[in-house]
Parts: sequence; structure tokens; C-alpha cells
Amino acid sequence: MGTHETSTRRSAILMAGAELFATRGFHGVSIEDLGRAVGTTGPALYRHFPGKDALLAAILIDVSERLLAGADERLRGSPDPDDALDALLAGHVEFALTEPALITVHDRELDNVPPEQRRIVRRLQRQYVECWVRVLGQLRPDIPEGRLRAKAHATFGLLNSTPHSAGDLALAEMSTLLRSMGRAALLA
Amino acid sequence: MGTHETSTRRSAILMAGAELFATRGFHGVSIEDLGRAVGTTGPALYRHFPGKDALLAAILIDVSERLLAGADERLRGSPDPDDALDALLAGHVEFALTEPALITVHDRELDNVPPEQRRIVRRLQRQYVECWVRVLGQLRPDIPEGRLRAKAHATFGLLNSTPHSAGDLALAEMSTLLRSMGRAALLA
DNA sequence: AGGGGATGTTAGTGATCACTAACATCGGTG
DNA sequence: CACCGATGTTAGTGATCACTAACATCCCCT
Repeated sequence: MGTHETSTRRSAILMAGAELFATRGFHGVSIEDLGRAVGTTGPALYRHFPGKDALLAAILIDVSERLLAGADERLRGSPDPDDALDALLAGHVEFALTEPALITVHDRELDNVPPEQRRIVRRLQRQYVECWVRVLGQLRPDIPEGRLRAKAHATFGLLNSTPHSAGDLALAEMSTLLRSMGRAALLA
Repeated sequence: MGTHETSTRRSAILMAGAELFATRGFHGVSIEDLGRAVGTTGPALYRHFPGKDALLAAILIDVSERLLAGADERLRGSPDPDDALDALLAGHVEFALTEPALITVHDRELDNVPPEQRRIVRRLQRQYVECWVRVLGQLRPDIPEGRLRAKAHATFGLLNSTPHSAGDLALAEMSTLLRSMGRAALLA
């Protein structure tokens, strides 16, 4: 067949891959699983990605870029560091609540990405963390940078915990809860 | 061979398994890998566990039991809810910092445990969460229980983030940092 | 001293995996 | 309207996996 829904397929594979990798892990998902999830057979995947690794890499690079771009944009609109922190928190929480599979894959499967693309993801992640450290440094100049970085990482753990404990609360309620907890933890 | 270091082997396999599962995921570790990690060949594992699933189950049940037992004991020694919360935080942080592999496997690989033992793990985890909810309920009777449970889960995400961002800070410094962040987040 | 249980080894076995080869079908384009 | 590129299919192929079978070795016990 050849219904020309070209890059609809590609992004459908990306989304289905994120979902499957999030719930069963990279090695727990077969090419056949991925194909079936988008209504084709397994090998059709190779028309869109050179291999399973490359599919995972595409997912991770995409989410890392989107996180960083979102942070950059929000910071540009918030000159006041206090507002900036709220903006970063709101952005991250929205991402975690609306795309839990992407967040899960993003902080679990980096080791399965081929080295070359792994370096790209790591650089994007580092830049994202630096956005947070920069804002925190303005709010708490008394705390050394290394400690602020550790705080940022720990807070990501808090915000990213949503996928594992989902369903308990309504989305809006969860959002305000996570933002207030994150803010309190960061400024403690 | 038959050097009678009987259950040394068994616990060595458990520890090596936790380490390997934590870094490469359950499906990313082979029986041969597990054997090699304890100085034997792969199939020797079947003298100690009926299968790969059972090994994972043993790891998860053990860590869940130890977490719960630690929480119970610490609560018994802290009648004041404020001290109790500190005790729970200190216990969880110590666990996360001294056995990061166990913590990682504990909240990532439950889906790969056979159903029967998975129920056991889930019950232990639920009891552990209830320890936290009970203490939080005394400190913040204004907050509904469901919200407190969500807070506890999010805080676990914060405390368990250590394995992924390790190496940045000294252990003692990380411990105080995580405890203060966790406390601030929970009481926010 | 020697038999047996615990524990290990090597050599498979069938299933599954990522990936490839060869061929089919469609839509757009000259 | 014939062709071509994009996209799909089925049928392998070799590697690897979890697990088993058959046999070996060691320590302990009587």
C-alpha cells in the first residue's frame, strides 16, 4: 500500500514508541510490537528509522529539545527571577502531566541511545538544568552552584514522579500540588 | 565444584542482580550476565532461583520488606509526629543513598514481577505509604488523605532521584539536602 | 572410606529478536 | 497512462535468550 500520510506515520511511531518504551522498557518492546501499535507489521518501521536505537534517539532528542525550548521561551518572558521560577515549574509540570510517557522514557532510557546521539541529548539536558540553576542562583545567591544543581535534579525527580502515581488526583489539582511542592523544595 | 559458601552465593546473586537490573533494565540483563557477575556461568543461577522472574521478585520483596520494617521501627521510637516525619525522611534517604540500585529497581521493575509476588510487593509498598500518610495526617489534618498520599509519592520521587544524579555532592551533604527538601515539600 | 546432597559445568533446544531481501501496491508526475 | 518513488508485505537469517539435560566435583556425614 502507499496511502500518502507520510510523516503522520513517523510521528505516530514516535508516540507509540514512547508509550511502549515507558511501560515495558526499551528491551521489553519488539519491532513487531511497534509496528502493530501503528497498524502495520514490524519491518515497515525501517522505512522511517534505520533501527530501534535510532527510534529511541529520535524520541529523546525531541523531548529534550522541547523541554529546553520551552524553558528558554518562558524565561524570555519573565525578567523577575521569582516569576521565572514559577514559569519553569509550570512548564515542567505541564509537560509531565500531559506527556507522562515522554518524561518517563526521557529519564530512564538514555543508556540505550547510541553514543553519538546520547551526547546530543546530554548536552540538551545540561542546558535545561542550567536554566534552572541560573534562576535559582538569582533567588538564592547564598547557595553554591553545585548544591543548586543537586536541588534542581531532585526537584525533577519530584515533578517526574507523576507518571508512577497517576490517577489519584485530578489533573489541575495535581498541577498546583506539584508546583507548590517543587517551589518549597527548591527554596528550602 | 562445591565450595560450601551456600547462601553467600544466593545473596551475591541478589546484589549483582539489583546492580545489573538498575543499570540496564530487567530485559537488558541475561542469565549469563548474572552468572558472570558472581563468578559462575549462567545456568548455575537455577540452583538458587527457579528463574529470572523469581530473582527479580526476591529482590523487590526484600527491599519492600526492609523499607516497611525500617519505617515501622522508626515510628515506634518517635511518638511525636514531627520527630516521626524526620525519622521517616532520614530512613528513606539513608536507604536511597546507601543502596541506590535497590531503590532504582524497586520503582522501575515491578511490572516484570510475576503476578502472585507482585501482589505481595504492592501490599508492602501500600503499607509503607500509609506510614507516611498517617504521620502527615497528624501534622496537617487540614489536608485530605488523597492529597497527602500524592504528596508522599511525589516526595519519594524526590528522594529516589539520587541514583540518577549521583556524584555531584558528598554523601552527608546530599543527605541533609534531601531531608530538608523533602520536609519542605511535604509540609508546603 | 565412601555415598549423597549441594552446587557447578558444558552442550544443547526451541523461542524470539533485530534486521534484511524480494517482491507488491499505491499516488503523484512527466 | 506508464513509470517511479514511497511505503508496505511475507519470508527468511543469524544471533541471542531463558531454560533444561546430563554429567562432574566437592564437602559432610555415618
